[in-house]
Amino acid sequence: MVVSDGLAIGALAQRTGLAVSAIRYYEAQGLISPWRNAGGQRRYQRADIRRLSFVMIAQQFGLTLPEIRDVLSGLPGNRTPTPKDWQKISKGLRAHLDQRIDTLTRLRDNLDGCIGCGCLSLPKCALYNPDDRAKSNGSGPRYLMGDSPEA
Amino acid sequence: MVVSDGLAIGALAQRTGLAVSAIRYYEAQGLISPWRNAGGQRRYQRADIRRLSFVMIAQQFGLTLPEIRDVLSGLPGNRTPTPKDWQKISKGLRAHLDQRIDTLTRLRDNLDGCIGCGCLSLPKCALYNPDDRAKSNGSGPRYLMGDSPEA
DNA sequence: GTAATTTCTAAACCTAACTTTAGGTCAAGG
DNA sequence: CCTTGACCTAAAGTTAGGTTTAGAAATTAC
Repeated sequence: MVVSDGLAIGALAQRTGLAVSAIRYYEAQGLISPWRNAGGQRRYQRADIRRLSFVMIAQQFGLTLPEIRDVLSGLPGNRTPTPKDWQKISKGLRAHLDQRIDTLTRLRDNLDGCIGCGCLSLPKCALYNPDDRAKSNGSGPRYLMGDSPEA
Repeated sequence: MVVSDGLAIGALAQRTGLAVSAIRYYEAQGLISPWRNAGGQRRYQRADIRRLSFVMIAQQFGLTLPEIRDVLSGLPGNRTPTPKDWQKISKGLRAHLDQRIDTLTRLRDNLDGCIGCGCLSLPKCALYNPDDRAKSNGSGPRYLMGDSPEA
């Protein structure tokens, strides 16, 4: 009976290093779904430790919580995820990460030249329209390196 | 006389693609210092186009506005920055960027193995304690991959 | 059985980086 | 001159990702 009543939120917090408040917040964002015991307290599976670890890793990769929720939806709902399940959804992360690294590397390789070179031709500039900028929710496009759009 | 009265904020906004409100915000944060004309309106130098471009680039690299302000303080105050001046302060950016790329690359190279491998030994895990996490302002350390701190 | 923890909810608060709003002033064109 | 559009300030609002607070109920420890 004591064997598996599930973890209390405090125990899960200790195991993951997350704050209790953060775990409750993640639940509100649909990232994790504990059940409740007779007294109404949250109880978690041991697999949820790994689930939260995944959340933390994905955050480091720059994914937002809604994006992470979508990725996690690729896990089976009816059983405890296997290592294979985890590897499968990790592929998506890997692609995301590859893209970020590519973008940063491209920026780096052109940094010295582009900042000081006097190049004012936007379409030629390696810093023009990087991926990250495209999805920024600001208003309108952003141009870099100081020339007008049509130059 | 018409030659150089300086740019109005709207013109600078058009040249950089930034919102007028963002440019005023950057001024409040000490990133740019226009002068005022007789009527109290902001006027900018042409070199400020490049200055704001630099701000946008540095932001993409993950620097905060206070950090960017500090980097920009390396520019000469008494004259228009030369390409050499820009290249000099770009070196700092380059170091920052190198570090980010290294971290991401390290994470990527261990992702597949670490997510699914069943490794629960924290000190061995490549995802343990990445640089970014260390400076996060949350409360206390964060552990990854689901084991207790002392394991 | 009682005291100390832990957990519960809801709502308010926090930082970064901006935008929006409100009410008023400046500048340019006809 | 007068209108229109650009500009001004100050303050409040916004989003993401949480934390803090307050008061109450459950659980655990002795």
